[in-house]
Amino acid sequence: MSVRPVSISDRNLLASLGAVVSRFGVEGASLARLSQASGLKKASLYHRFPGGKDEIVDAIVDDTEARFAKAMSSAYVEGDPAARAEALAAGIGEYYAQGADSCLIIALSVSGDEIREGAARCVTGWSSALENVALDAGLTPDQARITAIDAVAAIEGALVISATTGDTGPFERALASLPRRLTTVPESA
Amino acid sequence: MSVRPVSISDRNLLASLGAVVSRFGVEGASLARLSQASGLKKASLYHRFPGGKDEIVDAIVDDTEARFAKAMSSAYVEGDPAARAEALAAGIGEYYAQGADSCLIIALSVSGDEIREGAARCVTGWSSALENVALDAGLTPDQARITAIDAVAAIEGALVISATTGDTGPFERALASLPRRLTTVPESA
DNA sequence: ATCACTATACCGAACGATCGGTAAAGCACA
DNA sequence: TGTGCTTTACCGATCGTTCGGTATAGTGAT
Repeated sequence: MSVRPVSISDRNLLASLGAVVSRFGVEGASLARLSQASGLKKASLYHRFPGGKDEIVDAIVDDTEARFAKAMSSAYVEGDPAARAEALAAGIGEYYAQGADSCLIIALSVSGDEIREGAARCVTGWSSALENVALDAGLTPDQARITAIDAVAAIEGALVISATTGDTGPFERALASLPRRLTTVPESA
Repeated sequence: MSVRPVSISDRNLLASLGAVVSRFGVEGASLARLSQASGLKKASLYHRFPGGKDEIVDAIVDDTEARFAKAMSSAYVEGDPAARAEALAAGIGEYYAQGADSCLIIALSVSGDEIREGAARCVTGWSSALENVALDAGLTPDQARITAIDAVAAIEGALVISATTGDTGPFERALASLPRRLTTVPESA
């Protein structure tokens, strides 16, 4: 009967598993590491995810997409584009713990082709949210598309920097400049 | 007599090995994959690198640092900062094959802490080169430092995007905007 | 020029450890 | 006594690594 909603322990489970994959990559996230991080033995993980590691990774990607979509929901509401852009920046900052957390997209990008598709879905979904705000702010479709994907790139790059050197400055500045990026028309051709 | 003659085959060897690590990450770069990519059998790789996989990764990082430093050498010559910034952008574009190649720094960032230090060295070296040009262009030390690391972040993020979706647009735009970034004083506080 | 010896580069086969994955027994609670 | 979840124990495959051996190219003494 219990096709029931995702329990709180499932949510914590996915969070701890996702943290391992984000930090060490798909190939670096061994079942031993996943087991240790989650507190569940290896066979218990197979009870939760009968499809094995592939299903674990898929679940992490799906969960990440869902949580991120929720964090970006303010992109699709009615209202002032500038205020919505601020809300997006705040949501992104919270999602990545102000730059302290590793990014799953980056981890997935250092993997085989099939896994990269999940990363691509996350990127396009994210970019579409930003693009929608940029469109409402008066940018042309081309400008909005380019502005959105470049904003995503800037934040992803900042997360690479914080992951390598620990410097969260680029992340903070990328978020701070996000509202202006999304709401002002680029000057040059 | 010939203590360490770096032969041309050594250079090709490091290039092919580095490509595997950049694309699949340190943990994803198994000896089997490294062997297949280089054409050398596993035991032969141990002849070239007696220290095993760790030595291979170290050699790749060192080689990457050296080649990148060479590509960024125009940062430290005398001359017009704007022209030097253009040269830097051209060097970066060539280094990453206009965004088609994977970035070793990103691959190293999805690894254990010890390996991340190599990535951090690459980032700081790269940022220092850009910072030097920005200083010569008249930016204050703080402005130059921030501008340089943010420019590196923008390019790294663009490489994440191209690795995931295959879209090299962000990379091209990041390079195109690099000279203006490095040579114009930021407007806001 | 020949021979014994050394150094270099490569490879096949195997090592112990760990990988992802499976089966069956143990436990908690109905 | 079931039933859902966890655990111990185990499996074949692959991991990084090592060993033994082959082929070639010097090198020094004769």
